[in-house]
Amino acid sequence: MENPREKTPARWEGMPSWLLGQTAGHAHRLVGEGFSAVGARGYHYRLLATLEDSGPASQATLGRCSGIHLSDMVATVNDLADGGLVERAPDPADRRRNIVSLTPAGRRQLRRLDRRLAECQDELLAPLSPEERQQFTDLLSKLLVHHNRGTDAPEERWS
Amino acid sequence: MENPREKTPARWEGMPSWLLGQTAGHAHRLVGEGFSAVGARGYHYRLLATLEDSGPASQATLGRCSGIHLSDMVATVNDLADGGLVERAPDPADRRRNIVSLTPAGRRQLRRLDRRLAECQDELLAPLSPEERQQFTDLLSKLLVHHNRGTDAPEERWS
DNA sequence: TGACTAACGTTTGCTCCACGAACGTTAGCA
DNA sequence: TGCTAACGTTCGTGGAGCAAACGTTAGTCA
Repeated sequence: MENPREKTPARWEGMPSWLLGQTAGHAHRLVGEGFSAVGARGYHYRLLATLEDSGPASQATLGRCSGIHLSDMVATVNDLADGGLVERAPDPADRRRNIVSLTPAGRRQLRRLDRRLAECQDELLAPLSPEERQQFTDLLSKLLVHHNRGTDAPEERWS
Repeated sequence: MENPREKTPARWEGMPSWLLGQTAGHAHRLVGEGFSAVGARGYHYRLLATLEDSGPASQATLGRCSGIHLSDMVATVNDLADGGLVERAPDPADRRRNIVSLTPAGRRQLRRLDRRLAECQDELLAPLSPEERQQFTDLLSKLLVHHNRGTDAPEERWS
């Protein structure tokens, strides 16, 4: 993700935002490699996991639960349906909707991906002690909660 | 960067790789907004900063110093040259090279971007105490050093 | 009943960042 | 004199995230 550097350490390399981006890049690469070794990608995992957690649902609902944009949801469901990991059936009660559900093969794939993902977390945090790992996730959570104020699900006033 | 979530907290939301990616997304957004408010982007800042730190240089050298791919360097120099922030002059000693150098306007723009960037760091780390900020960057650095082994600049055996 | 509104699924396209392949030009070396 | 390698440039790829538009379908209200 990065080219060979000549000697001078660039001035931005100490910035938290840069460290964060670089480290996230490594994490993304690790997870991506782990997933693609089983023929999947991030969206696939998120959709499969959401399906197992929430049960069959329409694409729009799945998008809201998984944070996958509707535009991307279409392709994701297509991919998984092509592989027989997921089924797309018209909702008899509402012909606008497609009900997407997990197949046994999809559930097995999800098991594999869960395992891979756990391995990747370990590889990602390899240089940290258990205490440091806890600190790290705590700090990240704190930041994330802060920056998700008002952006995540601002509407609790529905009617 | 994220859609409204329905109630169920997804199973991947506690994973360090996810927290990292989300937080990095926020950081990226913050910095991107800060930069674009002054009509710049990440590559622009990196090139300007590299020019101030290393002095005028060929595009290839700048690419190596800043981690910007040569392909993207072309467009970046074009952008900045169009705005008069940078000058591209043929190297009289080597007609393959373009010597890129910073103009006074470019230096002023760099000042602005430096200021913006510092503000963004502060906004990013807002919920953390000074000690926590130090912990955070230390942990990130540790992870980054670890994952950059062998990828960053493996060649010290140049002749 | 009819009309309006809103949700759904889909397609298309855009942004940013990061790479790879190819090609013409130019230096440097044997 | 050639060969090799570096340089700059163009074109194209990819993932992740998002926005706009459009046809279809449901629900609601006059």
